[in-house]
Amino acid sequence: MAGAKILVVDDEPFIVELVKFNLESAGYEVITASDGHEALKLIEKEHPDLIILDIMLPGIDGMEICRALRFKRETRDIPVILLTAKTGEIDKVLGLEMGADDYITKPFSPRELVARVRAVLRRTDKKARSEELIKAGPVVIDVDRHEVFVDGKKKDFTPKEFELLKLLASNPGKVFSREYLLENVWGYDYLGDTRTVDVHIRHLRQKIEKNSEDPKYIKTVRGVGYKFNELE
Amino acid sequence: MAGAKILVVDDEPFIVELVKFNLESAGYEVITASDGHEALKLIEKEHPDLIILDIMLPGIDGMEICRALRFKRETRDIPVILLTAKTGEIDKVLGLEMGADDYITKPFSPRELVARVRAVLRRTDKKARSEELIKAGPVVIDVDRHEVFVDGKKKDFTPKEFELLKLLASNPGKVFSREYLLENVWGYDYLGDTRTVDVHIRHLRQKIEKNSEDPKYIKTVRGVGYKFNELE
DNA sequence: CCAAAATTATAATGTTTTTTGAAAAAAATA
DNA sequence: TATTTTTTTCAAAAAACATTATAATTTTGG
Repeated sequence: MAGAKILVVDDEPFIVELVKFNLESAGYEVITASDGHEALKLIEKEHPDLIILDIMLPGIDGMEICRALRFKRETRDIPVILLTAKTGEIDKVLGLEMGADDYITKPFSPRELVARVRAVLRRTDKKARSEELIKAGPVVIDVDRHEVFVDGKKKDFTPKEFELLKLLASNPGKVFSREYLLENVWGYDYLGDTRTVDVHIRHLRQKIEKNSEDPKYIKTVRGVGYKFNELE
Repeated sequence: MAGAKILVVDDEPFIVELVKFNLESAGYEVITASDGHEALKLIEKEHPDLIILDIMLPGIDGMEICRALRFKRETRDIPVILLTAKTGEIDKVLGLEMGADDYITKPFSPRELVARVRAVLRRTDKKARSEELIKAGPVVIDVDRHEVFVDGKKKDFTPKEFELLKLLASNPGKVFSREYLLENVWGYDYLGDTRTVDVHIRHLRQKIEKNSEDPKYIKTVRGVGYKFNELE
């Protein structure tokens, strides 16, 4: 995430300055706060993409802020990197319910800081991790995750159902013969009854169609086969 | 980093000699300076791999040098170990000079010195570093420390379990086939039964899931493989 | 409207895949 | 080397899924 907005919270002005300088050199936009209250106000107003938080702060301390962020919908997904002074504090940080995405122990080198910021942003940037999605009508298929959503709701499909639906939904409107479907979903060496396809089509209809008596999407083309219809 | 070039800066000739002797015995190349100006000149000319810096120096003092180094691109990544006389100075170093990578209080033993030099060089050696935390569901994996926390409590995992969990938790939601897992955890040359994966999955479930009969996180995707599920 | 053809429904049966328990083998450690 | 830990193998049991036979329904052309 190039040019991300980063909030740095520390009560030592020198640390804030140093972190700010290094992050800005690396191409990030930096805003700063020196205590917990100021930080919370800024988070609400500025919606930073990442927060670097000293664990020891006057007033509300870093871990409390971290925990507080997790309870609000708008702030829950903002990644946090904690600054810890002593090695002993790490276990505490890791051991408690860890809202933070990473930690850095002081003293640390600017290079390490920038590297970790980059890593956390890369990891949490959802847009960058594009996945292959097949969309047709009310159906969205996430191939990587092997998940199917119908009208935005996740539904379970058996392996054969999944493959069959994938094939149909990949080419909306195109008619597939039972033979073609058997060859491509079941395999060329399949020796079973062609009626098998019908049964699976029925299962798909039960999971996809609002009224499986009168299918809107998975249409029968009499004498030919089946197709996934896209509505006009 | 064998044979690294180390710059030692101190105004006391005895200390410089002591440090120089021990580091050279340990196989490092050592150059020296006795004040801030000389140090800065040498850094520019010699590009040392590490700087050992007395915090109290005539003229420009150690902390100022340290800070100055952080503001120049060419010197930003050179690790610095600070020498402090009084224990009271440590907090100052930790709090302010995050540019430093470590510190040693005088008086120090030669062994400690060499150990810390080695540690800092190892830590800052580019290839070896920059790991991150892997988080998924109730699991936090600290790769550097080879530790796993489940619901904030540290749990032990065997090597295979650790690698398998790491891979699954690194890509929450994504389904991995048994073959893929075998290739990436066991290695491409592994010739064992694919059921081996199942057994290890079982062990992971026993350590992660509250009820391993009904796993919430490590899900089976029938006919495909396994995935680490992120809950909504 | 009727009969033939095609499709769909249901349920029982058969198959594959996964889980599980236990023990053998291998590897690591003392 | 002895002991412990870890990994792997194997096979039975369970669970999930696929297939088939049969019956019911729908469609279509005459």
